[in-house]
Amino acid sequence: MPKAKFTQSEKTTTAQNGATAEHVVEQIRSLIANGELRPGDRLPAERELAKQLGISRPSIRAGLRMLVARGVLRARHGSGTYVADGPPSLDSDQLSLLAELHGFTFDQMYEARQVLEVQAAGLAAERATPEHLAAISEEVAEMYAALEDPQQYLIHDIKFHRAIATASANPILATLVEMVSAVMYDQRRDTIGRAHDFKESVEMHQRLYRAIRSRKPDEARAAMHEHLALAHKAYRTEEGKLSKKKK
Amino acid sequence: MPKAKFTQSEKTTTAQNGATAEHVVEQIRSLIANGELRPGDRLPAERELAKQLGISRPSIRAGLRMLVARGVLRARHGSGTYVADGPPSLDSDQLSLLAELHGFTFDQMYEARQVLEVQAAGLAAERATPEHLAAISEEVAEMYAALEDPQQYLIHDIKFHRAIATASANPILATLVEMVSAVMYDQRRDTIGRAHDFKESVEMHQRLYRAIRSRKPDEARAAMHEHLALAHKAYRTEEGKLSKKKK
DNA sequence: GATAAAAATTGGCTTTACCACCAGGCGAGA
DNA sequence: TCTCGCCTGGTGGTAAAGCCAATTTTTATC
Repeated sequence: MPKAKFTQSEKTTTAQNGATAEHVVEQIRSLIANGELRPGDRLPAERELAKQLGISRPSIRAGLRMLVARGVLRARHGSGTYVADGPPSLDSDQLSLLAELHGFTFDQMYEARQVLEVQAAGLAAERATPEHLAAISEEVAEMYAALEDPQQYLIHDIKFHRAIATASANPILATLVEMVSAVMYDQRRDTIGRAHDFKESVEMHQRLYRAIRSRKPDEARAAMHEHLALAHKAYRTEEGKLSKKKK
Repeated sequence: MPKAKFTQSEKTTTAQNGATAEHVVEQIRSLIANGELRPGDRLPAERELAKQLGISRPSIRAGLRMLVARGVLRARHGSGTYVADGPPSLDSDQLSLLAELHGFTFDQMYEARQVLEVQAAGLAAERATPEHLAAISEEVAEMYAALEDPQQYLIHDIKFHRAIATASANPILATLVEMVSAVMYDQRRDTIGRAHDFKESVEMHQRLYRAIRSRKPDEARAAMHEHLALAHKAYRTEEGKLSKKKK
């Protein structure tokens, strides 16, 4: 039963400015903040919302599209519009565009990863649940299985790091790691080489996993730091070779 | 079952599915990536774009609105649509909605700030330019001036921390700090009390600034860590009083 | 009872039209 | 001649009506 509960704010505001679409955003936002809309819930249909709020459907669509772009909603053609439920910012394009705009460099990305993930690894070692550990372990196994497939290896590499961030039990950190790693993946996917010493890399991951499982935060931090430093260095030499070959 | 596909979405651009609006996003994105559109530039008019791309105007608008929501573009009524030029994510609502969605707690926020800002302070101490130092110093002065005005004090507190993040010379870190602090500010603005010992707080900021100016990364990190820990503790006691009073 | 076809629901796109805001030019008045 | 004010063209913002495509639900058929 659709609860006609959208407060129908009587657009007394006259809204002479450009706020009709923003109004929609605010409505949905407040519904979410009040807990009336929970992740996974389905919103009323657009035509329904338009009637309830007294706003035209295009404007409703404009507001919803903003929230979709921000990763708060998820529109499924033919089914309905839902509140995002999965991991925060599933698409994680958020930073990608800004990255292209401001020209983030790989050095900066690795530096940011050092800041975020070293601490995340430490927290994970303190607080990881058995489920978290299983998820991390599984990615290590997948990496072993993908030693000969750079594309697949990269995917599970990223997922491994995200699993650790999730295990830190701090969703904010997890979201930030997710964003940065998404940018990394986007930029890296197409240019991944073949000459990597995945063997050594996967063993470092293994060591990192063991440190977390053994609940040794210091070791986990050290292992993550070392791993990222090595990955960064590997990337730089690869990049050097590429640019040299270019000439 | 399809394995999780990261950001993928559509590089292939085939997709007769819901891709008309996405197509616009991709077009603009590539223009930005190719450097044909630089921050501050003005985009062609919507009607013009519609003709050029052979897409109806509402769809063009839908795509542009997505980019506006992501902070990449800025639309000015009556004038045109421009590429965002200012600091990354000027609005910084990005996380705010996710915060309300997933119920980020203050403890988590302070923890994330610890991770980000302690390291940012260290980097700032290594790389801050005279301009950066001036910006930081100015915010300290403003805080002294606003000792009696909690609202103003909070604003300059945030700006102080952002200035340090900017001085880290890593735009990614600066952006992340910006996001987290925006969430913090949104949640805090309305509930800021009066009983804070701003005097002690501002002196800690002063000390932190001096450490950065003197190029002492270790001291800067320590000062930032201590400052955030104290702020966190102060918040917790205040919160405790409030919830007790509530009963 | 199971399976396939059809109808209803819903988001996506187009067309057309009008409104509100901004900028620069043009003319009336000083 | 200079300045002020209005006005016109261009731009983003909103609205209405209609059709298409994907999904879900219902219904009919075997």
